[in-house]
Amino acid sequence: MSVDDAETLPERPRRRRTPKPHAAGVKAVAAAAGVSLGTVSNVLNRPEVVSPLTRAKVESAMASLGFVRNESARQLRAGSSRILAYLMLDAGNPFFTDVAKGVEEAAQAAGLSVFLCTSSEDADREAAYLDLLEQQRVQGILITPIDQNSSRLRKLPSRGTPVVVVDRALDEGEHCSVAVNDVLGGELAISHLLELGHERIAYVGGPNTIGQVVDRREGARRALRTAGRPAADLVELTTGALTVAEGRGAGQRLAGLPADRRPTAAFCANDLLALGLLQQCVSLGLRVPEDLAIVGYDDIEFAEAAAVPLTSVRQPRQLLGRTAAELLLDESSNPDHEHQRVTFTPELVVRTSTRGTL
Amino acid sequence: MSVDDAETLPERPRRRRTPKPHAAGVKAVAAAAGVSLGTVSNVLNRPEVVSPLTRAKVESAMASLGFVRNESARQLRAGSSRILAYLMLDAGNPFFTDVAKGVEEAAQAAGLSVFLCTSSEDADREAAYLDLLEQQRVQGILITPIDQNSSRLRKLPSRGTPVVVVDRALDEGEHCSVAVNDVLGGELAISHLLELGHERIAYVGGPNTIGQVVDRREGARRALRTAGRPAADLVELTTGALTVAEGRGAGQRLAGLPADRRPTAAFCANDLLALGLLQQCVSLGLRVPEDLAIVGYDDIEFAEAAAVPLTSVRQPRQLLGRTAAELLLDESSNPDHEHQRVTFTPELVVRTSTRGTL
DNA sequence: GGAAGGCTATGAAAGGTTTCAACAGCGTCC
DNA sequence: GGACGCTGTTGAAACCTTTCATAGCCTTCC
Repeated sequence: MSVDDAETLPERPRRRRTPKPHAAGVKAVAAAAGVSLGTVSNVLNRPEVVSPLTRAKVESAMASLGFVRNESARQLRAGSSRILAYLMLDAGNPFFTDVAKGVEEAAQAAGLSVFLCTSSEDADREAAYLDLLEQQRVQGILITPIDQNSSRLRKLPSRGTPVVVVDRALDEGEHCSVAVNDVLGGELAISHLLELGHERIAYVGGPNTIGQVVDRREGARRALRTAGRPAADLVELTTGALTVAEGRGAGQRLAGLPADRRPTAAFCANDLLALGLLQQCVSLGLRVPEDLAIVGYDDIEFAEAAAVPLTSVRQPRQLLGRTAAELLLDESSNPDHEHQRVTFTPELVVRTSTRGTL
Repeated sequence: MSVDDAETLPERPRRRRTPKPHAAGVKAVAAAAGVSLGTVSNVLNRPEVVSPLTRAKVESAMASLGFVRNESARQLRAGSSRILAYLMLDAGNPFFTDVAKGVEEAAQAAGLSVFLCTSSEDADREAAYLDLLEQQRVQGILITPIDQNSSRLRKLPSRGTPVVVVDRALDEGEHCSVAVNDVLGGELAISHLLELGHERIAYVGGPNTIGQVVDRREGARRALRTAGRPAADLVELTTGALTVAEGRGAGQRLAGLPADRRPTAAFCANDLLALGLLQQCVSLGLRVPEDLAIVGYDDIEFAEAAAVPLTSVRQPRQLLGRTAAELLLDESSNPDHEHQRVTFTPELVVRTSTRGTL
C-alpha cells in the first residue's frame, strides 16, 4: 500500500454501477474479431449477408468471449419481442397445463417462446402480471381471466399488446376468444344421466363468480327442461372453489343425506371436484356407480386413471391452446386481422363411474 | 395531391419502423406534466424524494397518457431484472406445479415475479430456454435439469446468472441445490412393505437416465440388504417415462404374470406411475392391496384422491420451491453467499393401498 | 479501359430509461 | 447578513443493440 492509496481511500473510485462479471458485448466481439459493430449485428440477425470468412471470425470471437446477446437492448431498439405469455388461472389443474402444452406447440412452430404465469385465482396477482407483461412488451398475452370485465384487460389491446381470452367467450371487446360450449357440455352430462334413469341429480360447483360454473349449470337445467322434468330435480351443492378438497367436502355433505333424499347421481363442474367427491363417497361406503353415479368435466388424465374411471365431459384442451396461440400470432402479424370467437364442441366420455361394468 | 407528391412517391417517406400505436414515454409524460425527464423517473423509482405536488402532476399525466414503462429500457440501463425463472421438467406433473407454488411464494415476498417454463423432458428445449433466459438477463434461474452435467448449465453462473438446481443434488459446481433424500425415500417404502410381510416386490420406474429413478431404486435395494434379503426379491419393471400411461403399461405386464410368480407389492418411482398401475390392475381384477399393495412417490394430491388412496413417500414440495428461491435470492444479493446443498427428509404416508382398511 | 452493378462492411444515429453531479431556492443558525 | 444545509429538480451521459445510408471493393460487361 502506498501513501497515495491511503489518501485516495475515502473518495472511492465509484464505478457507475457494479458491472456484471464479464459482460462482453457486441463491441468487444467486434474488436476481437477485427470488424465493426454493424457486422457483428449482421452475423446475429442476418447471417446470410455476411461473408463466410467474416462470419467465422465473428463467431469464434463470440464463443471465446462467451458473448450473450442482451435481449433488453435488442428489444429496445428493434421494438419487438419474441415472447408470448399465458396467464393461467391455476397451474395445479391439469386442464390448464394441457392448454399450455398446445400453446407451446403453436409458439414453437412460429419460433416463439412461452412464459407461463399463474394468477392462482387471485385478482391482484392477475393484475400485477398483466402490468408486468405489458411492461415487458411481450408479443401478446393469452389469458384465462378471473374477471373478464377487467378494465385492465380491455385497455391492453389499444396500447399495442394483443390479448386472446382462453376458455371464456367474451361478448365483445378488443380480443379474440377461444372457448368450449359449456352450456352444451352441461346438457350432455345431464342427458346422459337421465337416459340412465336417474331422477334426482346433484350439481356440484362454485363459486358462482366463475363463468364456467354458471354455464355448465345452465346446461344442466336446460337438459332437465328438455326432458320435461321439474327444475327441482337438480339439487345444487355450492363449493368455494374447484378443487379436490372442496369435492371431498361436497362428498361428505352428500353422503350424509338420508338415502331416500340423496341424489343418485352427481354432475361436477370439473374433474377435481369429481375426484374429491368420488374419493370421499367411496371411503364412506357408497358404491360408485350403484349408489351414486358421477360425471366430471374436463376429462383430465387423472379422470381415466382413477380406480373408478370417471365419466367426464371432454374438452379439446390442447387444441384450445393451439388455436388461441394461432389467433394471437395472426393478430400480431396480419394487418387485416379480425377478432374472432372460436367455440369448440365438448364430447361426453362414458366410463365406469356412470355405467358400471361395460 | 400536389405535383410534388407524385414526384416523391417512389421514394416512400420510410419511417424508421412502424411505431407501436401510442407509445407515450417518459419524455411525453415529462412534457405533459411540465417537469424534466429525471423527475418522472424519480416518481417511478424513488417516489419519496419528489414533492407531493409534483408527484401528483406527474401521476395524472401518466394516467391520462396511458404511460406504460418500457421494461427493456429500464433493464438495459439499470442492469437488473425483477424476474425469476423456474424451468420445470414437466408442467403436467403436479409435483412440479407445487414446487412452483413455493417458488412464487418466496418470490412474491421479495417483490419479484416468476416466469415458468417447461422443457417437457426435451434437452433441446431445455437448452433453448436457458439461452433465452440468459439473454433476458433474468435475476436467476431455478431448474430441475434433464442432464445435470450440461455444460450450458455450468457456464451460466460464471457469466452472471445464478442457478439453483431443484430436486437434484449436484456433487459440485457453481450452484446451490435443493433436494430430497431419494435413497432414504426408497428405503422407507421398501421397509414398510417388508414389515407388512411382502416377499416379492416390484420396482417400477424408468428411464435410468433420470437421477430420481436411480436413487429410489438404490434405496429399495439397500432396504432389502438391511433386512438380509436377496437382491432378487426386487423385480424390476423399467418404464419409458414417469407418466400415467407408462404406469398402465406396467400394470398390464404385472397383472399378466402367473399368480405364483407375481409380486405381491409394487413400489413406483412416482405417483403418476402408481396411479396408472393402480387403475390398470384394478380394472384387470386385482384387488388392492389384497392381491397387490402399491406404494407411490411424491404424494401428489391425486394420490390421496384416488379411490384406493395411495400410500406414498411425501416430499416437502412447496418448501422445496421456497427454499430454492430463497437460496437464489441470497446468491444474487449477498456478496458473501456460499453455495449450499440443502437436503430434506422424505416421509412415508401410509394409506389404504398398502394397509387395507385402517 | 472504364462504367455499372453486386456484395460486404462500416459508422453514426436512435431507441426509452436510469443515474448522478450539479444547481436552485429557501429557511436556519450564528 | 452571510454561510450553510436541506429539499427538489434538472440535464446530459450511459446502457447495448439494431438499422440504414453510404462507401469500398471486385466482378462483369460493353
